[in-house]
Amino acid sequence: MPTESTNKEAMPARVRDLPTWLLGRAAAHSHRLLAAGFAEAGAHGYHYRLLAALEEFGPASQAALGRHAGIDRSDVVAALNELAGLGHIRRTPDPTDRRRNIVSITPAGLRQLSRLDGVLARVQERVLAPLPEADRGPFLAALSRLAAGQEPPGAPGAP
Amino acid sequence: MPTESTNKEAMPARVRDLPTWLLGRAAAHSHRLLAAGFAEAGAHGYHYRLLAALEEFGPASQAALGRHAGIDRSDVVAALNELAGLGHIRRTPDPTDRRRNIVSITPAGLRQLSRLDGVLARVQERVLAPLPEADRGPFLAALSRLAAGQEPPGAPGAP
DNA sequence: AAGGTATCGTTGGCGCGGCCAATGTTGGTT
DNA sequence: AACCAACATTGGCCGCGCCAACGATACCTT
Repeated sequence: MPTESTNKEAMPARVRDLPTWLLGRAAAHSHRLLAAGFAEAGAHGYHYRLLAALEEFGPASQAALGRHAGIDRSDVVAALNELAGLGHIRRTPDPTDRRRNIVSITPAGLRQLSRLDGVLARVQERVLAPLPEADRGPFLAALSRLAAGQEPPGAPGAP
Repeated sequence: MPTESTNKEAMPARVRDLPTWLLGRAAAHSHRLLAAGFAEAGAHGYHYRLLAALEEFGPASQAALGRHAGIDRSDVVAALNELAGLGHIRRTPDPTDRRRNIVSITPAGLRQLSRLDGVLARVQERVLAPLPEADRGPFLAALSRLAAGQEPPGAPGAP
């Protein structure tokens, strides 16, 4: 595994300790591990999200699926094509609405999903490894707040 | 500003709370703010990193610059072209090594850099806004460890 | 002195993840 | 009947991170 970007030769101080920089680096690192794990299982990030959404919410139209997985309609098409090619999902025309495809997960898809679940779990552990158990809860809680981009006190937003 | 990806319609539980997912989301959010801020100033991420490295380490060859900024040689070329077009940097042939260009930051580049510093500072504040002051230190410390991908106890690495 | 090796700048390409716009079809409202 | 909204699909764009190859130049051996 070559990838190790940031050839340590001292980043500018202005950048090195920026929260946004650290966030980016940490995310990049976790993404690398994730991608590597998925690649071994012959999957991509979108695949897992789609399979997970299918398993959890049951068969759905592509649009609904995209909404659940946070993936753009157009990207859903491509990913589903790949998943269909692998036999992990099936597209069925919706009899009640001819605009829609009903997408459902196949047994093979379910097997792949649980394989990926395993990969995922292992990666989570590796990513959090640098953190002592005790620190993880608070860290993840903080991370959630950042991820939501919400403000705790009086938040000025869209009234 | 349209971009708001994840149209909240419930992510799969399998994904929603994954550390890697939260990391990705938080980083994406911060990246969006960053990109927006930079865009207003007519800059890209690479531009800031390069200007910062130049200001901090002084004139350098493109290769060295790339190493300091964590940017691939080839991407340095493109970014420097843009910066040169804006008059923010200057390329001078190195008299002692004709393979090299000596890249230096111009007064205009310095002005741009401090403008971007302002943008950066504001973005940091917005990103951390959801976190009460007291939580930020520990959070950032944890984030640093994750970013480094280091393990705290006995770390197996390159002896 | 000559040869091989390493570095430098540059070009061109790839991948992932996230977006947007346009098209043709179909459904629901009015 | 006319309109507008939602659907699947195509095709394109961007940022960021990589990698391979090239010709030119420098450095280090033998």
